Amino acid sequence: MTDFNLENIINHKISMLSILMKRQVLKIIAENKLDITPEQWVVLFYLWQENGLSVGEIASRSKKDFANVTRIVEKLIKMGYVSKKKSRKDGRIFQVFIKPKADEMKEDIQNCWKQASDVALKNISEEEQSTLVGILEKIENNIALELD
Amino acid sequence: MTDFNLENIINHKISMLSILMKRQVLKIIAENKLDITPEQWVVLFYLWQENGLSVGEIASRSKKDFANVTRIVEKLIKMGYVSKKKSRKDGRIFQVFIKPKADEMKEDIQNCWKQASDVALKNISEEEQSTLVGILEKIENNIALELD
DNA sequence: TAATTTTATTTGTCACAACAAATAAATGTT
DNA sequence: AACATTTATTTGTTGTGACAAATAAAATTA
Repeated sequence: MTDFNLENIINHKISMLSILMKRQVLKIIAENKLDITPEQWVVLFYLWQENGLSVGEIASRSKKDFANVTRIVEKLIKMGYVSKKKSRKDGRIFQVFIKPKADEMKEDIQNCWKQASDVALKNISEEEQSTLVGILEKIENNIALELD
Repeated sequence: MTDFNLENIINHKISMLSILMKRQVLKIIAENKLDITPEQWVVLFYLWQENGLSVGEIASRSKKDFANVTRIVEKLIKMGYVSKKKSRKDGRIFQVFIKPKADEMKEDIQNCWKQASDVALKNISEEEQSTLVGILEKIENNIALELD
């Protein structure tokens, strides 16, 4: 245990990189004068994939905390990007629906992500990228198994 | 722009993985009944590397926000893990010093990180690991350049 | 030296993550 | 049907991230 060095721990490396990346996307979103956060946009993304998802489904697909999704959706409602309706079939379920205001900015924000991605992947070959994605997915699976 | 898929965006992949990993370390720390958060421990780590670092130095080495380091250090002080002294040479600078209570748990928490790391890297060869680290560092540099 | 600018740190505010506890509406059991 | 259990969602609390504004002590400049 004498050789422990946090900076070599993959866990810490990825967490620092994630923070840097978030800072970068936030900066790009601000430069483009868009009124939304990356997390709010992630929720919108899953709704564009399938409109009317329940809060719980959004949580499990995005791997976010259930309670936090509730609050992100709340904000999206306040901003007029989505609406929420109680399901008729099951009164416990609330479904979330995209509103036109969200559609209007869809492409703008996709461009922010692409911009961010282009900067991050500068000088990294297609091959390296797919190697990277492959290893990241392996790690993701390893951890997902542990977390039930 | 019709082929946009957030799940392929490296940015988002890393951010989700980072969240999973944080959840996992938290779980391991809880299982070991340790009273500390990963971020607090990151601050301690930099102090073990060099005791008496200023708040600002901790912030830049850990790539954390200056203001947030102030608050993390505050908590570490309340918990008795570190102390803070105004520098004699420069009255603007506050130096942070490790206290014995922190040393006592050093090895325990290092083990938590190692445990987490072992799970994450299961079935990932040494070679893949160094490839991964190399690519992550490239990305880190790309972004660091953009963020000044 | 006084006034201005820079640098280090703190405080305030908002968004989000984690987790526990509270609701509320099914479902299952007796 | 009445009661307990499960499931979906919300509310509460704490910790952290980002950023802007405030403070305080150099360092610089007039």
